[in-house]
Amino acid sequence: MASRAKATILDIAREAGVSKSTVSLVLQGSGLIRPETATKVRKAIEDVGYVYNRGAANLRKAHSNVIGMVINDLTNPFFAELAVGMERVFQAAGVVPFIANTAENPVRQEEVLKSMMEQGVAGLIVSPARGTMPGAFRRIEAAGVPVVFAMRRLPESRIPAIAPDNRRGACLATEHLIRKGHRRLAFFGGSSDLVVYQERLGGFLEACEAFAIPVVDRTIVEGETSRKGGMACLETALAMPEPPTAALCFNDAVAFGVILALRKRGLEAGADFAVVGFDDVAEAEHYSPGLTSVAVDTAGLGERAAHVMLKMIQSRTTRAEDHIGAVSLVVRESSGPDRSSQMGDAA
Amino acid sequence: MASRAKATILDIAREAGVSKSTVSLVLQGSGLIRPETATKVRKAIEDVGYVYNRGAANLRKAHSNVIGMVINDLTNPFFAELAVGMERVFQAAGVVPFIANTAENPVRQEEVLKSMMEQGVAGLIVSPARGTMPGAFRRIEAAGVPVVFAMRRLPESRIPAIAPDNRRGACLATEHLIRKGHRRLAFFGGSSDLVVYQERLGGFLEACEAFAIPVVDRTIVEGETSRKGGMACLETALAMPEPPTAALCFNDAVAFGVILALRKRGLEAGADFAVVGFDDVAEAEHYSPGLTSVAVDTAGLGERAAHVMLKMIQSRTTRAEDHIGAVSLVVRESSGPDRSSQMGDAA
DNA sequence: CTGAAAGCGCTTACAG
DNA sequence: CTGAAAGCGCTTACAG
Repeated sequence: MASRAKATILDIAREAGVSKSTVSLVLQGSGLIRPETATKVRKAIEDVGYVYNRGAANLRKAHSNVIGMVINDLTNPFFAELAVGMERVFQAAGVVPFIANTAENPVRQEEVLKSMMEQGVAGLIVSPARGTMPGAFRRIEAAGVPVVFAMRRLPESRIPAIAPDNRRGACLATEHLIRKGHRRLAFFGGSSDLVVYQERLGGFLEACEAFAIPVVDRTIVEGETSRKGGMACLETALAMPEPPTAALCFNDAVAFGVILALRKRGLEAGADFAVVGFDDVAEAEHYSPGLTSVAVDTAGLGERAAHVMLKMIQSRTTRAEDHIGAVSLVVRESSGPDRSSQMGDAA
Repeated sequence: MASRAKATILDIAREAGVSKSTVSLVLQGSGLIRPETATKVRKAIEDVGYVYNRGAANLRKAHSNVIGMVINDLTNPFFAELAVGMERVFQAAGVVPFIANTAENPVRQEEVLKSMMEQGVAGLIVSPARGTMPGAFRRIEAAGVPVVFAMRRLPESRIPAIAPDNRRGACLATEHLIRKGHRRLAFFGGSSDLVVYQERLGGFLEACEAFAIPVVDRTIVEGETSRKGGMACLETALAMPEPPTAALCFNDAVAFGVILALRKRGLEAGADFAVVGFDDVAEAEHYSPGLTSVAVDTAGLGERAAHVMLKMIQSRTTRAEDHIGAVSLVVRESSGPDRSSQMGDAA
């Protein structure tokens, strides 16, 4: 059936008794070819086991149909969801997204980016690794390849970013905690070198300000954005003389860690200490107790990012507007009322 | 700095005052070039903002450095771990893995595979989607591109597969349950169109046989391989006249579902019903209660698959041996002793 | 050590 | 509607 050596359009042409131009036209679905000829050519394509060589075509056409997705942590289900959203719209547009993982490593990211560029991607959607240098994308921009940031952005970059309304989400969550009676509040996890951190912490502080929570009653503990980081944050906070009674966590992973650390101490999230997460990953709903979290419509953001990218490619620009996605608070069992404050009121 | 139009080796040659052959040699790190010349060329490469065009190079060289990873469900953290393992060895070998997700859809898989082939991948590592037709990889094999299956395999395929020892894992887990005193056992989740299912179920039955568990006391409930599927399985089993007291689940996702469904009924995994999962994803350790599960060394399997692929490419073959990875049972709290049987003994 | 020339597989005007 | 010819950016013998 298929020959050992790779078949080319010339083999097809020979097989079908036409010129290679005709084969190329058929391949591109041109209407210029007589139907009978096209059928004959298509049969020949089958017979020789032809595989289209997109590299050769791109070389000639000078544009490609692959878009790179560069993600900082593929093991975080959050990013997998984002990827799924993007793939949905790319598929419809006939473009193929290739995903690569940087594992939160700027050096690896550099390599991955280089590879994608060499491969001739039409555009790049990236969630930059922590510690990415401000100039990391200059060459790519200079080459005229559109880039959009998803979920994360770089401090002073003009690259368009698609992200949830972090500040508002954090603000909503903090208000919720305050209305539940909590007066000593913590913000757990993350570090200030991430723009997202600054936004989320900003929302937390804004709500504290609005409800006149004194500065001494605001505890901020930086830490890894993982379960482990969350566990450490709780330990640190509980060792304080006047520990907080509730915490907004940088993300759900941190929140899960806090819940675990509470359990290890024989405490229960919701009853003994209120916990709120961020991102509302699928697991939040099924956790025990159910995790109150800020929903960010992850797949929707992925779709949006893909659309922006498609438009940039089409209009041959590297500029686009930022997009801030709506957020909402999903209240579950992990964020119960303050008990200690009732005692405090009584005293 | 960088020019608008894409720079080519000709631009570099002009800038550096050498021929384009010399530039090409420098690009390939050839030792034939005088150091001073190489330095001069490298400077020119910087100055013109050159991006290597791998497509053009591959066209000439007729081989590429990209390997495709085609995964059936990127949102399952299990596959992300597998991908991470593969990336580790590919990175060291200087090859770039591009990941694509088929979302368990054979049609989508067809498209993704076609795209990868057109892109000129050197090889393909795939975890085939459910319902993949036996002939789905014939064309790819015929084209001489090496394929290895990871985690899953196809019924009658000669494509090498890298997978854990499913049968042994299931057997170990079932023995564990029996030694804990359970005599009415269930196998939850999965469906018989997956080879993996047959292997895991086979191990379950083998252990039942070895310990002379009567056939009437073996409950097999097929179902989706997700939390939801697990919840449904438990409901089905508990509605039986003589319900099982323990279950081996097709994978951890199903097991998490079973634990949730138990909790909804006011029962606790471990104390009221024993649950064992399969895969030992990271979450298993942190779940409440901790999930007993069969550890399969996911990242290790990923590395192994990558190594096999590299060797196949190097030796220009599409054949290789299967690799069956060792497994072990990690016992946690979810698999407690049978209580009902003590009552039964007393009666 | 370096240069001139051919060719990888495709597309694209240009004739006919 | 179809064919002959040039060229995309690179690598690879082959001379020198």
